[in-house]
Amino acid sequence: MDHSRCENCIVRQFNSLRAMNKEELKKVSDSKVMKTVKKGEPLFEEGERLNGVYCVRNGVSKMSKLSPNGKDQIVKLATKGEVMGQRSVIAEEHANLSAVAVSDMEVCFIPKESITTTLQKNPNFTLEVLRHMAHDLKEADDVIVNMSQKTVKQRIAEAFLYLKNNFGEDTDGFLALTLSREDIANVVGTATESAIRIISEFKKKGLIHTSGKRVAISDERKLRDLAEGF
Amino acid sequence: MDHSRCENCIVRQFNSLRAMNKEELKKVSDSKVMKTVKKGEPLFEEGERLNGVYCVRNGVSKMSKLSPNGKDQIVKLATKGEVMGQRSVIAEEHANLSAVAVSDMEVCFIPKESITTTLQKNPNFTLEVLRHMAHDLKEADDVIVNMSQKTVKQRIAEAFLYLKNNFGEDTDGFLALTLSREDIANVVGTATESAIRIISEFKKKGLIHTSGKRVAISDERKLRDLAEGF
DNA sequence: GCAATACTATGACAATTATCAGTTTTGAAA
DNA sequence: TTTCAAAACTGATAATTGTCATAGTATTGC
Repeated sequence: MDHSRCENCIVRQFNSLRAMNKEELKKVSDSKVMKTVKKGEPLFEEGERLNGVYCVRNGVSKMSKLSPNGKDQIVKLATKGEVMGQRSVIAEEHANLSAVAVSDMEVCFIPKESITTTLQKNPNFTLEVLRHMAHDLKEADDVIVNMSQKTVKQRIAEAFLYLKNNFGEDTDGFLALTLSREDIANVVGTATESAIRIISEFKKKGLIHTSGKRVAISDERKLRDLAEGF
Repeated sequence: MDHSRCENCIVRQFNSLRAMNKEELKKVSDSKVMKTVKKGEPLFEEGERLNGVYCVRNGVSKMSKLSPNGKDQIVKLATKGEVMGQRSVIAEEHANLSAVAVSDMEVCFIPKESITTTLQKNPNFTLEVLRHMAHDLKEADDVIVNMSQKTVKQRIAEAFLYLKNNFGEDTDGFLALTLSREDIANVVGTATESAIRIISEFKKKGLIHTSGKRVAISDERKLRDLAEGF
């Protein structure tokens, strides 16, 4: 089986491409371009005009926006199965966020034409994309509430739990996705030093342990309590 | 002309209902129920199962979520032309946010069936809803960045500018939408006392002036500079 | 292997923001 | 109009978070 064909791609099951019919999928598959992106390399930049979307086959990308104070706020981490750039293509706007790989990635670039024509012709596909976006919107609303109502300590605890739930742990029990301290700070919206300080505090309290920049959760229960505000 | 009919409702031009065809619109209009909601009254509560959406004809509603610390974070202000509850109906989930009127409102309740059947049949409508949701998602992402990277002072300055741009001013130059200090605090995600203190500071600096709980912008330029971080 | 460089870590201090405890003002109901 | 409860406001103080300076630790490229 040719795994480079969208028709056979497992990743498709996770995203809205599963609502495409055979011929639509064939067209997408014929027009797509597979790319590998190394950790640290950008996929696209805020303000750029996207002429397609990126379907993630492997690896993780941070999607962030530069705020006027010069700091990068990470709004979302996109992983296997997720489609990046969809929003901009649908709204016919320039990209609102930048996408940079935080681990080595394999992505498929899909030219926007195959997406937009399917959107106009296949209501099932459109509805599926809509459902996904409705879900993203709920998540974004929840992030707003967390950002504005929780302390930095709570947000960092939550971030570790999020990383465990979404990316799992390696064989040694460390979080499978390793982010730099700066990236962690940019996820929770705080200064890098503050993030480091709180991570050290978590270590002292036995909630986590670390090895280099890798982090492992030692006491998930306590971490969860802390995140909830107890 | 019967203005109680969706077909003739001006508000429809602002939202995705404009992509409905005549018969779909007729069905919606036949099944809808007009309601008036007094300031302070809820439209729906977080966690509730919605069996329809609310189309705003007049007035403004705050859409908020209770955070574990007991504070209400206002995520969005919905006004004339906006459709509330759409996200929950599309995702077939319970409401993620509560909606409470912040001024007297006139809304139309539209049972979800007329929405969902149109979503399945009319791709134009689905695409239109999708575009609106894409726009909402961008706005939500921007709010995340503001919330996590700007100071309370900046966020309050921005809130006043937002209120002026979106709801305008009355004949005396005061912001047409008057929010309580507590609501302002809940929009920017801070303690009520902090919000009041900063509002007082703005007054002393001549950026705004007030009369009771009403606020007027005196120096928009300076307020904008402040919001941008200068 | 070694220098250059980026990242992690910690201390000292300043700025911001929250909390608590009160007083004053406002506006709606009697 | 008076009365009363809610909302707005202020001060004092504590807690949180940011900034700057500096030192240690990995990592990379030569």
